Amino acid sequence: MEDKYAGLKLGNQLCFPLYACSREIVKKYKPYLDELDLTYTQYITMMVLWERGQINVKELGECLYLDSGTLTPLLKKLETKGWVTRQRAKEDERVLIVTLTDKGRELRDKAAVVPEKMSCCVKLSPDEVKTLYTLLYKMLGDI
Amino acid sequence: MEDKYAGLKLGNQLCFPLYACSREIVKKYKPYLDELDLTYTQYITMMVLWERGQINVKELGECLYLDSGTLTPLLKKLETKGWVTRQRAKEDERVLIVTLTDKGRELRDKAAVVPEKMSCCVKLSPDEVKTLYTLLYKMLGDI
DNA sequence: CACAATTACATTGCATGCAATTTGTTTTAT
DNA sequence: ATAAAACAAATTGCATGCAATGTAATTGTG
Repeated sequence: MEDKYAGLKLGNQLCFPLYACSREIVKKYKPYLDELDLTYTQYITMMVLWERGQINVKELGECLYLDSGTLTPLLKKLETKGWVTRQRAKEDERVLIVTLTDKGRELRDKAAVVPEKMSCCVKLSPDEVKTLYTLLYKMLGDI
Repeated sequence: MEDKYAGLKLGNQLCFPLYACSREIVKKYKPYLDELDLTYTQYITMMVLWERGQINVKELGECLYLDSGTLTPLLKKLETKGWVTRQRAKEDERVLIVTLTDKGRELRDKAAVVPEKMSCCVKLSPDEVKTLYTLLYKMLGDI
């Protein structure tokens, strides 16, 4: 006979390992990011800026799936550290443009070693990583 | 020529879609959990208790990958709502035993519909879900 | 037995995340 | 042109997460 509560088991829900994995991996980043004086969220924000140099808050939020409630205070911290500047767009004063500074660009060299060091932590084969990666992005796209 | 910063791209890091997916799915749960007056973290805590009826904080933390800094205040809230009780173990006063109440057990019936409703949100095929699930647990086990 | 080391939980402090609301700006519709 | 609607950030309030520290109970050791 069926267990009407089967779906309620932790081990039967996709969301739980996703949630747990995410936090465990972010935790693995910590020692490396501490050396750069970055939190994980600040790190992925800087990754976007290292790629694009400049971006407004709305677009940044779309890249990272984060809203201004999270980003505004975070960006102010990055500004305090001197890695980005924040200024309103002249064409549209509603828009805030975040720009990477030279000092922020320098940080990229120190950060370049982080992905290598992290790759050792994940014990999946390259094929498994690729599969996982593809499924996660498929999921993200549908959500 | 190789881009020495290739590893630093958001799109090349496994952690990012994991982090984003996790948050997006938890967000999907919110309307259903709001009806039960549960947050996501409270929900997975209750799932463990619905299965086991009773558990101490240390074991609960191992199940959920959470520590007492997160669980202590959360369990106090669940106690305030009348869904669990908290009492020290007689054999070892350091251990805090969390026990599901009758009222907490009743909540399970209302919660039973949540997994069904959520399964519609994920657009992956059953095979893909299984693959994803397996890879995530493999990763969690290695970490 | 005495006492140092462990252990389990609680507390504190900081950084998210996010919903809801507010503020200021721009666009749209009349 | 102007009021309403839409838009982009900022602000507020609440609930995590987690490292670091504190506290009380238990265990291990000489």
